[in-house]
Amino acid sequence: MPVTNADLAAAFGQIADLLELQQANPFRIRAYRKAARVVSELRLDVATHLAAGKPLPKLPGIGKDLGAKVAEFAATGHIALLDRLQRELPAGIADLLALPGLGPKRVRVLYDELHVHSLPQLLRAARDGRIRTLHGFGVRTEEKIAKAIEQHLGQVRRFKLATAAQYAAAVAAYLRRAPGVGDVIAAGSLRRCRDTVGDVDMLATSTDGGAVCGWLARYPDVAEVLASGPTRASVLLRADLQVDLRVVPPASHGAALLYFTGSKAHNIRLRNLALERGLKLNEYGLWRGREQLAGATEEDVYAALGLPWIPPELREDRGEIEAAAHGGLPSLVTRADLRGDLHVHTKWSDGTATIEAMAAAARERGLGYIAVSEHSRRLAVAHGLDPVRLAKQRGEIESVNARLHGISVLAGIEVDVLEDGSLDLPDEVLAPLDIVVAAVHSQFHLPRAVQTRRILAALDNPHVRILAHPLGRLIDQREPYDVDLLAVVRKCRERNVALELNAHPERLDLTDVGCRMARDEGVLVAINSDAHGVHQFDNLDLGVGQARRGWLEPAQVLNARPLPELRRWLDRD
DNA sequence: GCCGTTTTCGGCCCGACTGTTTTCAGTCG
Repeated sequence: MPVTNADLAAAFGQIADLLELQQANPFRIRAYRKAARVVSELRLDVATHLAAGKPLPKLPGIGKDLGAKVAEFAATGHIALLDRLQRELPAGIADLLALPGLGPKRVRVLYDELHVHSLPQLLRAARDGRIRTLHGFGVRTEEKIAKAIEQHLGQVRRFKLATAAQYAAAVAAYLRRAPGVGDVIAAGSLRRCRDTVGDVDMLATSTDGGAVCGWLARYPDVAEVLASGPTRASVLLRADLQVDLRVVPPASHGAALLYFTGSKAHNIRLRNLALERGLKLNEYGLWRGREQLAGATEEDVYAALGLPWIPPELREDRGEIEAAAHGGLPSLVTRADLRGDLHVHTKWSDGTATIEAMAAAARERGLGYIAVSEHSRRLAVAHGLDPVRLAKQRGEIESVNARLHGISVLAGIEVDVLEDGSLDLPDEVLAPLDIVVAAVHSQFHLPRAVQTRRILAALDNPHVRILAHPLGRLIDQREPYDVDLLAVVRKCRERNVALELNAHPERLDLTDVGCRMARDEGVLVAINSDAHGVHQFDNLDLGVGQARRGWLEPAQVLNARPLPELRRWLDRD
């Protein structure tokens, strides 16, 4: 049974949950949570690394004790502490923590007093009216618990970034009409461009916060008002998306934006920096005693802490604070840097527009080239192209290039990687194309070693220049397939192949961590829309956000290169 | 359990809202 970083992170998370239920030292609990985060974002595969006899590198938040637990888990698949905690508390009790309003203290009371340790038991206790009898609980709490279990069984839902962004834009437009409101901006994970968003965090400036909070409560799409006070309010939209609003005076706008954008880990680091200087940072500003040193803008607050402004996409405590302190922040890629798009579909396979229409739409959006890369014959459901249709399409591409100015259409293909790692079209068909994009569209459940070998074999084909959506995930629908991404990235470097960041809202694949890995390993990333229609070039914005989360600069993005430079890269060997 | 240009002990981010308590604990972000 292979042990992955995700398994290790989950184990640390479970330890944190169970320690919390035992009311252990909160800082010890935090240490496990931080370790879980660090491990889950780690690029090297810990178990493989240790199995090869190499020492664990120095990792933030992982000292002697946790380092030993990492080794223990990698070697045995178990952590003695976790085993012991699981013996001491019933399985499943940690699930109760996921319910809104239930934390470790209350879960502990429910267990000690009512012997409740599962969601079904808790629901029965609520319906029987037993919860209201407990000290610290009441009828309201009992009702909320029953409702939460019935609605979702405690499951936390996350929304795709593009979906949440639409709701957020509508809420923001509504809030801008509130009486006495100044700025309105979406903060939180939406502003950090995370691929999924748990809830929408909205920040507004006003001198009358209560009025703005009340205005939100009357938003027509609100299903339930969860909380509302003079400075903050939370509502649940009918789509089941929670919106948290915070209102501050203009002099605190920057500090509040910083606080409400997060991430939590980034904020904690900043507050520690403030403490080291004898200052206090909160959502109202940076303070020395009662004197506000900064707060109106984010730049002011960072500057007062001795740092340049840090782009929101980087604020994950993944080294950005250290980089900022040493003048080493990346100059992140922007949408304006993109010169072309190397993965576009047309009516020839499953797209909705002609080659000419797609080219014209790309030109309108400031692009100088697109690569038409249809599916290959194997993907019959998408009208994949066989060699004959591919040759015919080539003729149409040439005529479009002759007619249209200011945009160049490259002849490409999104060729399927077959089960054995060979490609769906023969080399002599691929050779004359401008660009070959290889993609896995089948056999998602192969064992890790087999899947990895398959993809590495495809990358050995001399015509392949881009590996499309390298993880094969569909957000909310399909998990990424199990593959040794680091091995894939290193093969790409060896073969001078670029990795795609597919910017389709359901994919966003590579992930941010994958982009960072590509950057660290010196592999180019192509930010491609995978557009199937003329409006889908807008996907590129999503891709750029994710690329920025992965610290990518223009030099690391293949399609940030002007066409002549791109052609030189394509004409290697 | 981690960590150190106020180091190896004594710290560890900070404030708002809810429900229940009659002055505040628990939870959340």
